[in-house]
Amino acid sequence: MIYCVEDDHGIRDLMIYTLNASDLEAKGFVSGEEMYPALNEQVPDLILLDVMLPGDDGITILKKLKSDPKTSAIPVIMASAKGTEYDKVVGLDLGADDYLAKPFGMMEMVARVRAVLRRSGAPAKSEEPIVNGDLILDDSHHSVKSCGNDVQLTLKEYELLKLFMADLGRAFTRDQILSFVWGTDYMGESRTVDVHVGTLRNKLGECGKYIETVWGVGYKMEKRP
Amino acid sequence: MIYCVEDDHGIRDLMIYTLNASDLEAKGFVSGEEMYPALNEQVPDLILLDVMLPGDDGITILKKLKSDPKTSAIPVIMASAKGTEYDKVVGLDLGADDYLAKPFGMMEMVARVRAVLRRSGAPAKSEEPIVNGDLILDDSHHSVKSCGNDVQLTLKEYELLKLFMADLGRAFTRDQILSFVWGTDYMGESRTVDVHVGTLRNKLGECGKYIETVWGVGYKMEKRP
DNA sequence: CGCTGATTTTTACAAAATATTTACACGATA
DNA sequence: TATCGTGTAAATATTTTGTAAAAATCAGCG
Repeated sequence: MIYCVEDDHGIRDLMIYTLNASDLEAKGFVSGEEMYPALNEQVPDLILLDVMLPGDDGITILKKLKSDPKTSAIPVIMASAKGTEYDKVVGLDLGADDYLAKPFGMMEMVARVRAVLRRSGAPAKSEEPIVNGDLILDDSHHSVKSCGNDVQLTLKEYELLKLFMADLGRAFTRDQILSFVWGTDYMGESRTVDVHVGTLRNKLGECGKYIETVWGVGYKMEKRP
Repeated sequence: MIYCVEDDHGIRDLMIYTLNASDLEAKGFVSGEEMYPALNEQVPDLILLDVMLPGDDGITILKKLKSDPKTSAIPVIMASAKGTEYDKVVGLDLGADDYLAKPFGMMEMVARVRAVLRRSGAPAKSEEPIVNGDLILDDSHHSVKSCGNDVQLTLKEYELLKLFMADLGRAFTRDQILSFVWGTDYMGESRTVDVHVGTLRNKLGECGKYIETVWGVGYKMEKRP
């Protein structure tokens, strides 16, 4: 179980959704005050903590967690806006297990959560390659095989493919894709997605056809036998 | 079986993870008080002991271990922060079998654990040289051969290569590499990794090409026939 | 101690690779 | 057919990496 403290409703829901979709149970809280009682019910495996929060800020919450023996062992990942705020938090070295600079992509978040959980000895999951038809994505090797051939993908192409393959059959809108792969408050053209889908289809050759256009909506990858 | 007494959750888990990944069974404890009962259940082959601990400190624990005939033969490696604390502990000559200065890299830790186990006559395991294509790393000799030629590597270069060769095909991020080779709480530029990879590639000559750049992520060594 | 040579780390900048935007052609939909 | 969404090539911008060289740190030794 992962607790996620984040006051922005949209970001929080997206995080929870992504974690759940990644086979990680997660629960969201608006503030530290809202989370404290829940800690008595259940001790989570990890806490994702925003720094800017109403009430207790992230730093205060972290100190409280670390000072209570019941919660001091819980790994914490701190999230904060890029720039001085981020540097300050990292520089303070408060004993957090990792840091995320906002805006962060959902794929990066999941990767860091997994890394921290693995270090914490929690049963590692989803280290297996994902297979769909003639497509294989092996995340630990960061490699992709299409019809038996190794395919060289750039980072964005890779994360895009990982997103599709992690939730086969599901249709994603361009905005969702931007949120997942690029970051929640990425400010750019959504046509960028089209270009990347295009090159990805190209590089995947035959398997490129697995990525289908959902007209007026976005894209999805169909499940193959 | 190795017992590992370390109060920092992140460091302890990374140690346990690394030891397990190195074919060494390990169990973690937060304090001496937590470990004592376990000693009655099972006598470990080695104990990794942090000096700064809540409750009994490492020195006290070591004295207790050495004064009890049931545990006095267990080899002990002490870990402590660099600087005066480390020098003090080493200077006291408390009968520990080896010392680790924090922050230490995981590769160094495994090497010292193996060395102590070998000296104490425990059945050595995984002492075979690792071979990949024209590259041979013989850890027991601390030597590397590339295309038949002996290569002289510095310590960091050697440990970096060992990390890659111990898990062929696996892609490591710079942060992971820093954790494994430099130490969990190493606070330095991750570009350092690039420089070492560069010199390593150079020294390995033809085999330098085995180390591939995973763009936007880090590095990996591809498996060769 | 302070010197010396080896190793490690930082820095800076060029080169390489990737990401984004743009523009226009094409195809789907109603 | 008119309109709007999509595919894609090419231009531009940005990011990441390789590497040489400077700076710092370390280990051995008179």
